[in-house]
Amino acid sequence: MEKTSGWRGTREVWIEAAYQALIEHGIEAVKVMPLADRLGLSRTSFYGHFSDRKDLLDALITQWQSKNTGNLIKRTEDYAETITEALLNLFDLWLLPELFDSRLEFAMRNWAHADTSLTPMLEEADRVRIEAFTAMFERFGYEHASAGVRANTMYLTQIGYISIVKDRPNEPLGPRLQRMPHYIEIFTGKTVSKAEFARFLARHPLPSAQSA
Amino acid sequence: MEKTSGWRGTREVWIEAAYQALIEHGIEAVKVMPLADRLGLSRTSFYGHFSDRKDLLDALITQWQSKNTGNLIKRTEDYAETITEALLNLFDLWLLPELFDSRLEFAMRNWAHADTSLTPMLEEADRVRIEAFTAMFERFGYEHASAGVRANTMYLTQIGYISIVKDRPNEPLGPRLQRMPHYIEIFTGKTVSKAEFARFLARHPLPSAQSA
DNA sequence: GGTTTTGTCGACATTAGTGTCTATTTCGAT
DNA sequence: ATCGAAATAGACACTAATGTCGACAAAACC
Repeated sequence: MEKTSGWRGTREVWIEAAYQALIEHGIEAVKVMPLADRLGLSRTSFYGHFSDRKDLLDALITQWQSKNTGNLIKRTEDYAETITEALLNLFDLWLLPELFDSRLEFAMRNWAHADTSLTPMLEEADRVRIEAFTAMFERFGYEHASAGVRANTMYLTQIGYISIVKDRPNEPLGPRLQRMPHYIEIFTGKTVSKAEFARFLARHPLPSAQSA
Repeated sequence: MEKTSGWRGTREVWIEAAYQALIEHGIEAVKVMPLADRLGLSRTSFYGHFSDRKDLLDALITQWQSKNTGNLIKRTEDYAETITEALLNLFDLWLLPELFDSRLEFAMRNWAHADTSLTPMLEEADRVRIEAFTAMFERFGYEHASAGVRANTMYLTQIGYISIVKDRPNEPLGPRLQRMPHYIEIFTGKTVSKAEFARFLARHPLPSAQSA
């Protein structure tokens, strides 16, 4: 049974509610009064945990920074035999929300549109990520210019994807997985080997796969 | 000399101001009171031209609908000798704001995040556009699956681009033009001929090109 | 069990926005 | 020049949000 009195609020539950509102409806939905309603708390008890609304928003920014870019860079450095395998490793990011949070990423870009003080942070993140992609292509023998364009294409495609698909987790996973080798062939100009793709599929089992 | 009294407001100046606010800072910046300040008009005179705020927002939606998708479809149907020439034709869209308004496009996608009643419109636009791209690739001999992935890559890359570059027209045109053949080679798997690219450059002169 | 810390809540003050009504001003057509 | 339609603006009523303060309640700490 839910408590309806006593101590129910912590900094964390407010942040979690704020995060949900942010990814579902954007930064304008992150307002103390509606969050209080949703949590069944008095709006004023918010100010026991945060100095003001900005304090809460800063917590959301921190969460984004410490998650998305860090994991992305790490993945570009993972061992791979071929460039196609390296891209398959990278594509794990787009499939595992615990590695890269697309909805948060999208929400941050939108937020930056309304609040230009965030723009430098976003620009820096883009620069660092594209640089890491470029370095990866170069490690596999692509010359600098070509590596740069391929890195950009791949990154922009993903940013475009999250901007279109947004919060529809209804997109079926199967077809999405099947398209991935085609994308990789476009980005690399090389063919994905059967074995590589099999390994990739093995670590992304379909919800109802092979049961029964 | 600017008029400071008398008739300065029309439906059009309000829409123009709303449009500017939308592309610069998103839909949350499209509010009657700030727009009135910016226009140097009394906020209440707004209601002589519009029934309410929603009336104004509807006008913005109409503007987006009648511009972006229409021109895009038209371009995919233009005559071209080769797929690479066809893509160069298409790339005119990304360079000429009178054909395709990237900033408005970006703002609409963000707006739809806050107001989910817009989502079906956006989804329909995406579907129609990608279908037109796919048909174009198919006309040049790509089989359906390949054409579909290429169409998606191209479209997502562009949506990603406008989501990153947003309102920085500072990005220099020269390097951007030079990158385009590389993108086209990634999307098509074919090489852009010297003559084709020369024709493309000829219709996109640099601001200070060849003067002196 | 008493004290202290922490969390909760209602009352209050303030700000920014929407929309209505009414009187007045301005412009253009006769 | 004047008449009427269109545009303007001030006064008013309302709503949704932020943030402060003080009283009170619940855990935690001894």
